[in-house]
Amino acid sequence: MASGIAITVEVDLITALEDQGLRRTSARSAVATRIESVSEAFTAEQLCRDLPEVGRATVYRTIRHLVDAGALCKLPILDGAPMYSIARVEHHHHTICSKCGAVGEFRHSTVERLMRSLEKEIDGEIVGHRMEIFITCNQCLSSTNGGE
Amino acid sequence: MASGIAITVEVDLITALEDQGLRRTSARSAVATRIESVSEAFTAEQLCRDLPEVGRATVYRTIRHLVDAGALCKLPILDGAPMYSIARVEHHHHTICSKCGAVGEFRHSTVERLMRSLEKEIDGEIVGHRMEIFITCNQCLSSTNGGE
DNA sequence: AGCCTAATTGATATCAAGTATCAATAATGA
DNA sequence: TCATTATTGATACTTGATATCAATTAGGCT
Repeated sequence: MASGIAITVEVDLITALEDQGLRRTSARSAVATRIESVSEAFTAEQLCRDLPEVGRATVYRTIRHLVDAGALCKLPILDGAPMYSIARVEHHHHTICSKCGAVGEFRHSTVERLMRSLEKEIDGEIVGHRMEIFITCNQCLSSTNGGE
Repeated sequence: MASGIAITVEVDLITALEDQGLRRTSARSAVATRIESVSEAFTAEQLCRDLPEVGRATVYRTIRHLVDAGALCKLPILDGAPMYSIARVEHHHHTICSKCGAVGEFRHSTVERLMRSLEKEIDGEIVGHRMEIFITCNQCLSSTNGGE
């Protein structure tokens, strides 16, 4: 387990910030550590609540830096504040549980192939794409069976 | 042209509202007519600006009703207010020009097939999906050539 | 036509998310 | 250590959107 070559993509947020030429400060470390410790996707406001010792402005700024650095992905939610999740996989898409809001990541080569085939019928040049799949996650499925 | 069977999907927003059991009022008619006359996607604030004679609350409420009725689709924008566009095609996806913001619609069977194949590797039950393709539209492409 | 009732409106207040300001503070390099 | 520059965070503000509620309007009924 701890031996051999680990190609784990260690998501090191504070390093991602330093790579952007930003200083390592206690506020940024606190934000980075907190994000790394929550496994779920989160909103900016949640993070502010979790880190009352860090100013709101700094939390928002740090999130923005991390998104700019590509270390976090911002995903717009239909109703409400955008959520953020650590970008573990280079290019990926999201699953969002419409009951509990849990966010997952997946990757599928068909999506990329699809883009190429769409290039013909789209009136312009494709520069990117985004895809979200709305699900009822297994947890919510199992807690809703029986009744209703 | 005006003869024969026309299966044109006439997007009639005021009718969509009435189908929801809502009354036909002058405010709602104004909103519906305006939306039908703008061919582009729009934001709620734009609509408010275009219809100063209709109260903000009513504009927002009417938009919400139309989304509930399935006559409008709301698409979340990464930075800024969500945009709305008339749902002309039953199920479709959007192209968004990242320069000018123009929104288009498209449909592709591969997307639907893809959903079915993803069902296996996703941890839950798929209840919906959303896909946006970011493009540089032909207009923006042609106005940017030559320089920079 | 006129009346009744429930739906609708819209001015206003309020809320929530996010950004701008800027003096005080902290990090880095010489 | 000092000087310089980045960073912080309290505060005010902006923007998008919703809640309130008295005044108005639509639609059914007679």
